Amino acid sequence: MTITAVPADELPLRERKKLRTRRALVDAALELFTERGFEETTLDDLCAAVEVSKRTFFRNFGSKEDVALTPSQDMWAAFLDELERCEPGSGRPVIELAQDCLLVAVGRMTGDGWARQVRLGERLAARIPSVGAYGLHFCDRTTREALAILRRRFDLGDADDLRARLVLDMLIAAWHAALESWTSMPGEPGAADLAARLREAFAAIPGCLTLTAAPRDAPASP
Amino acid sequence: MTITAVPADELPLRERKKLRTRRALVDAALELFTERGFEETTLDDLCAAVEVSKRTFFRNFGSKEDVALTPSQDMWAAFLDELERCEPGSGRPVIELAQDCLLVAVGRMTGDGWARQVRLGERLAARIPSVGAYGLHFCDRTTREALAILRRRFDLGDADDLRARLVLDMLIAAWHAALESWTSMPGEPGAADLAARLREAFAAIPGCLTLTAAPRDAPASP
DNA sequence: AGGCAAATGCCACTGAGTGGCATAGTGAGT
DNA sequence: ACTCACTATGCCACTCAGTGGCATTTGCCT
Repeated sequence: MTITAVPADELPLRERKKLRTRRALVDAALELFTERGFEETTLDDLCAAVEVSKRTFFRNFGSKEDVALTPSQDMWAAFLDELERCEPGSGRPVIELAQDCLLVAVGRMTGDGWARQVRLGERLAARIPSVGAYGLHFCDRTTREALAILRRRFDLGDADDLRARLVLDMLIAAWHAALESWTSMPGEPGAADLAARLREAFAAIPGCLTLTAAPRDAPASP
Repeated sequence: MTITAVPADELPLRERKKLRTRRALVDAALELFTERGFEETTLDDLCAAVEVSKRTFFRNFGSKEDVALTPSQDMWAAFLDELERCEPGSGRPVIELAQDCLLVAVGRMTGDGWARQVRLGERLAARIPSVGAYGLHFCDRTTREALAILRRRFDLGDADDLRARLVLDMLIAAWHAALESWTSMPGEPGAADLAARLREAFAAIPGCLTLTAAPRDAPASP
């Protein structure tokens, strides 16, 4: 399912073959979209480059946008997986629990080109509206799944208590902030750099509620 | 520009005509999408119903998804407008400032069918992935514009300080939470009900950072 | 009245995404 | 080794969103 998972040479031949074409499609797609442009690259171009029929492409990916964000989506799958297995310290805030799971998920992304491909994908998301929209929608779905997992495993109060949902949305907000500064870093930052940015963003959450707006040309708030 | 603004009979005839077709397209679109289904309604159907060419549709709206969320987008335009004119009390948290602007913007939506059309649009966003994705992307763009306005008008600290961005994302999170419970309310709730839900969501923000996850079948956190 | 600019309609076209059906390669049972 | 079932794939035709170009109308201004 996830292309960054270990190839697991134990897998049946058929599965390995399918994974190979999946991987080839992602690689070629990110390369072509980045070099030649997203709109300028047709699916026929992509399929020709990988020597695969368009029908096969759509059996592996839901849309043209989907393939560009596959590496990011793999990380979110790991995040949900982590949520399923994590153990809450007693009295531990949910936000910390979720932050830990996200950091572990990022740490699990040890694939070779993962960081580079995520950066390429997110840059596309920033420039191409349809890709950005797809990414946001995927994040939203994942958030809902995460909430469902947490509610199933733990007692988070009434279902109409908005706090649990808000917590996860804050996590996502921090994620996006961290991701954006990470993708614009010079050089070739890796997963560890992303984790560092994430920690910074998490640290900024509590203080943001008290941020004040000083009129321009006046001393900033303490 | 916005279809919910007062008709302003003083407008040049040409503008009034354009507004009429815009309004007719939105009305017909929401009706058709809701009754017959989004995918099942082609743009040709819609244009035939309004007796307008497809070319004209695309001069008024950017996409099929766009027309469904026009009423919501009008509110966000009012929000940005409000951000431009608001005055910050000294030492007032940015989050409160933004919350007030959002409530004022909702209060400004006095058009007849506004609440109903927003509900129809958001229900489509919840059911149809492409509509949901478009809505999220629009929200994201609006958030960035709001941040730019605030940074231009007020001193919010360094540009790489993430707090200002996180504040706005929290506002959006509260908005979505409120909107969702509002759209699923029984009866025909109006803008005032939405404002009430918004206030509830705003109130839930501070407490969510301390929400704890109790193991199932154990007493909930205090 | 007459001319300008904007809005519209019509037409042809590209490209994403889907359904149906025939085929080939794979895994399992004998 | 042989066969049977399964699944992925390729190919073909199709729908529909969205775009560009050009001729035509329509409100607007002098």
